[in-house]
Amino acid sequence: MSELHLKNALDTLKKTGVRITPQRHAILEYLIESMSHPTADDIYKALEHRFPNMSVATVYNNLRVFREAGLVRELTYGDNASRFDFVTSKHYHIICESCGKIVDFHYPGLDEVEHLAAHVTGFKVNSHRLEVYGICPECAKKENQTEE
Amino acid sequence: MSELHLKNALDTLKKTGVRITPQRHAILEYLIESMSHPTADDIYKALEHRFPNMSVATVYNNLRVFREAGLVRELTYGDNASRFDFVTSKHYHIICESCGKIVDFHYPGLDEVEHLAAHVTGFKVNSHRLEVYGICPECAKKENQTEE
DNA sequence: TTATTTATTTATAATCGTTATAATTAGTTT
DNA sequence: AAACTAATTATAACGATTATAAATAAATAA
Repeated sequence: MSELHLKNALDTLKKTGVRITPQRHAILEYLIESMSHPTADDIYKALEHRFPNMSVATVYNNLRVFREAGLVRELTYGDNASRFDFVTSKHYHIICESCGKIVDFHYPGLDEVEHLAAHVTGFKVNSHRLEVYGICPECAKKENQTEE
Repeated sequence: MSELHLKNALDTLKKTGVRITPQRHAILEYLIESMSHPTADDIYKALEHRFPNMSVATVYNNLRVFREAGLVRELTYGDNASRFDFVTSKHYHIICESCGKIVDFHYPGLDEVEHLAAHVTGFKVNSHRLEVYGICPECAKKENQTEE
C-alpha cells in the first residue's frame, strides 16, 4: 500500500526529470510511512541518524520540489513551522487547539463554495483550504480530570 | 456606519478594562476604514506620520489585544506576514494567487462540516477556517493580454 | 573511460515576521 | 501628590525559512 504510493511518487519525479537521490528517497519514504504531518525539522531529526551530514536546507529544498510536483501539500501556520502532508486523496484536517494534533477527515466536495465564490467575486477559482479547529478527545479528557 | 463599528469596538474594549490609548484608537480606526486586510507593517507605515515614535511592537501588541477581545481576526500565511481583519459579520476570503489580493465573500454556514468532523474524529469543535484560492479578474485580464 | 556539464547537497550566513525584555512614560487609584 | 499599574518604546533575540557559495555526485559527451 504505502510501497505503491512511494513507487508512484518516484515515478512522478522521474517523469519530471528530478533525480532520485538517497535523501529524496528517504524524505518521501518518511512522509508516506509516518502517516503524520511532520514539520521540516521533524523530518530532519528523523533522518539525521541515517544521513548525519544532511542539511536542513536539503529537507526544505526537497519538500519544495515535492510540493511543486504535486506530491506534497504544505500546511502553513503563521509564525509556526509548516507541516507537510503527502497527498493521497482529498481530505481535510481537524486540528487540536490544545496539543496541536492534526487528524484527517473526509468530506464530500465543497465544490458549491468554490462556484459561489467564483460567481460573486469574478475570480477564476483553483482550490480551497478548509480546516476545523477544536479539542481532541485526549485533551478534553485531561481537561475534565483537572476540573478545568 | 464605520463610526458605529469603531464606537462598538471601543465599548467592547472599555468593558474588558482595556485602556483606549491614541495608538489603539488609530489602529482600530485604520482597520475599520481601510476596508482591507493589512499586515502589521502596513498599519505601522500608515500611522507613522501621525505617531513618529510608535514602535512596531505596539502594533503587534495591540493587534493581539484586539484579537483576544474578538474584535480582530488574524489570517496567517506561513512564512509571510499575517493579515488582520476587523470582524464584522461572518465571511470567508478568496485570495488571488497572482497578486495576493484578498476579497470577502459570504457563504451560509458550513455547520454541517463541523458536525461531521466532530462526529468522525471525536473532537469538540470550536471553529473552522475556509479560504478559496484563484486568480482575480484583473490578473486574469493581464495574463490574457500577454498571451500567457 | 575520461572530461565536461549539470543537478544536488552541504555549510553557513542572511532575512523577515514576530516576540521578549527592560526602561520609560502615561494613566489610575489611594 | 504618592504609589501602583498599564502601555509604549527601543532594542535585542528567536525561529522558520531562504540565499549563497563551495563541494560533491550524477549524467552526458567526447
